[in-house]
Amino acid sequence: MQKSRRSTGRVTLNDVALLAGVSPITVSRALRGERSVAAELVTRVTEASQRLGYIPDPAAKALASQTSDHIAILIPKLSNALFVDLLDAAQQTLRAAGFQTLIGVTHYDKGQEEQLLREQLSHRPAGLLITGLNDSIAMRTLKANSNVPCVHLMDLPNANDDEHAYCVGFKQSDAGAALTAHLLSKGYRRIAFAGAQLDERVMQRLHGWRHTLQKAKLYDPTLEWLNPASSSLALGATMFEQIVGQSPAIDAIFFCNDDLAQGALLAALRLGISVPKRIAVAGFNDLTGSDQMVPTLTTVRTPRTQIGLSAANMLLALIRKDTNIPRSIDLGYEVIVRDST
Amino acid sequence: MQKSRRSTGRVTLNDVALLAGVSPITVSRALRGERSVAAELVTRVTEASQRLGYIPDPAAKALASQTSDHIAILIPKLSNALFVDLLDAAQQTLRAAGFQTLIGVTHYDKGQEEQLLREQLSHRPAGLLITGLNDSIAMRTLKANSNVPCVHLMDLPNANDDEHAYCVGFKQSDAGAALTAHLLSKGYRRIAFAGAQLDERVMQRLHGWRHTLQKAKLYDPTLEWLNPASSSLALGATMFEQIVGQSPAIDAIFFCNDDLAQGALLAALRLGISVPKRIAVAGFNDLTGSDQMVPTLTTVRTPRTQIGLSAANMLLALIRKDTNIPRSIDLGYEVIVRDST
DNA sequence: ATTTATTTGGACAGCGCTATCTTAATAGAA
DNA sequence: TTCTATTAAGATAGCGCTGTCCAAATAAAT
Repeated sequence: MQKSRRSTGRVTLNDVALLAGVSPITVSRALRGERSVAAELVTRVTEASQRLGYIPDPAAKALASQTSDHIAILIPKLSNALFVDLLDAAQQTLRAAGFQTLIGVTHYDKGQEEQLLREQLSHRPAGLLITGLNDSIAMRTLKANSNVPCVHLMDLPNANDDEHAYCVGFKQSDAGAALTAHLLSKGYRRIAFAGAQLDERVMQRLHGWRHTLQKAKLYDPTLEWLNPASSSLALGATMFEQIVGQSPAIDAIFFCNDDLAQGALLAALRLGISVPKRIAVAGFNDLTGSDQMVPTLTTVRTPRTQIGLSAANMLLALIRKDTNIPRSIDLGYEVIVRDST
Repeated sequence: MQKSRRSTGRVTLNDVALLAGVSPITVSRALRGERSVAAELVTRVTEASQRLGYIPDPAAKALASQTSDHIAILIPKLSNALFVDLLDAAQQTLRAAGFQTLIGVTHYDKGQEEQLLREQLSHRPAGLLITGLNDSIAMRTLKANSNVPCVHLMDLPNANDDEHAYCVGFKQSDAGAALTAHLLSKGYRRIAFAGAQLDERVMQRLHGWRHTLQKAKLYDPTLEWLNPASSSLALGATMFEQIVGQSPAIDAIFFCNDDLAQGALLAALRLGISVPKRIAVAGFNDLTGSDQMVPTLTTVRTPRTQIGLSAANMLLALIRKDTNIPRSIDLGYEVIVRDST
């Protein structure tokens, strides 16, 4: 059998068309359901394609249609379980819909994020998932010019954010305020805020904490402990020791993330400082292990799996050009009161 | 200016060729360095391409060359920090070399793994990274037929594995044996093995533990505690309570993963069981937090970041068709003795 | 019965790049 | 000098699909 010069051995649309006795374009349409094709032909095509084990070539499809089946997801770090959960949920949903997920890790660096976006856009992704909402002008321009649907994760728009962005998340500042309110309700009066990483979301939580304390006339700038280093158990331990050592009057600490808080609880154990009797500790995100700590950790449960899932579905809707979908979805949060407060 | 009917507004090779005053194929060659091109032309082409902001189209390249710049990486779970570290290291290395990483999560399911591999291969990846070495016949056939370079992560080949596979990892059974030997050297005599997930690697560690105890004539089947559920802090706590409750004579427990061991240490705190006085606890992988536990956790440090990095580099070498690279790289392990034993 | 809309299949021409073949120019060998 | 090798550029023809236009057939409306 004569093969063309550069034959790749791959089963092509053409092979299916030959077997089904129709033209290649009909096969394409039948398989994609893109235009009405007679039911009988659809059957014939489907059977032929199955018999031959036909697998469409994504590269050819991408080249011809100017869009791929890739979806790029930009997240800040893989070392934070929060983002991994997001990624996992989104990835599963997208794969079920026939899309491939390309991950980009920005390392909280706006320059890298822009560079990644540029690279990803050259791949003509079918859609974008981006963690956070704090786009630079360059990012907005890139996105706008590309015309690729995009959903933002974790945050909801504030005054200075892009009003037209699609996003799925919750109000970080409200959650921060709610946890602070819980601490106040428990009678704590000198409540420190211990933050690391200091990304947009941490700053929002800080804002919620600050606002709540100000309303209660309990705000004091010396209660703010901010460290730009990455969040980790070890850093939580260090910060706890610092805070307890330098500000003995503090009776509660709101850590911006559970890993810090878990580290703090372990440090307290080592130092023989009783939690919550001597000092209360609260975290954020309800990461794995927080319910196992000694004492169990009060925290805010954030719906990250739900966010990944909803955002993926929202993106799929945008790709299908479904209108009538909300621009932003608030999935809320839940204060989980445990033994550490 | 007249544009072709389906113009996409994208800057193409052709545009660069026009500006540089050469043929498109020369631009292609100059930019890829694929064949010798006069130095002067290379300069002219490079300048033209930069002035126009030319970005090659991956889809067109993939279609024409039958290979993409995608590398597929298959890992069992994203909820295990071990695999995330692997992914992170590999992803960074590959991106620096101009490749995109496509992740596939197998959920420890051979069927899904095969399905994922099939999907990924249809994308003509430039290479494959696969966690584990325990390929089914179908997997081997798929890989062999595809002719896509492949490197396996974490394990080194055993007798019944594919001898020709490229792999980067360490001897799981040796590491299991080494940790067991440490426990023996500390004077523990009734050393339990607590395993979850029960994947290939856990079974190898189990094997190392068993072999070492048998040699010391201390093996007893009732010391084996195996649970197919996913590894987690909560499961570690449960298993610890079970083991301590049902086999009071046991004086040490080797948990197959640090998250189990961490959960066990926390359970011990809650129950008021002194570690290591009443019972010693050891883990595996040296995950984050193990050095922060109370007491700090004895474990085996595994070079997962190194594995991800080395495997990526090995794969890059295979893609470049570098010969003279070793088929398998043993990156070893290190027993980290801390206060829990 | 005639016109007009609607459906359905196919022909055609690319999408932007690279493999392959060919030709022109240069260098090396006889 | 003449005849090979070698190198460097270009011409050509796809890779496997889909967008777009056309034509034929059918249904609906006059």
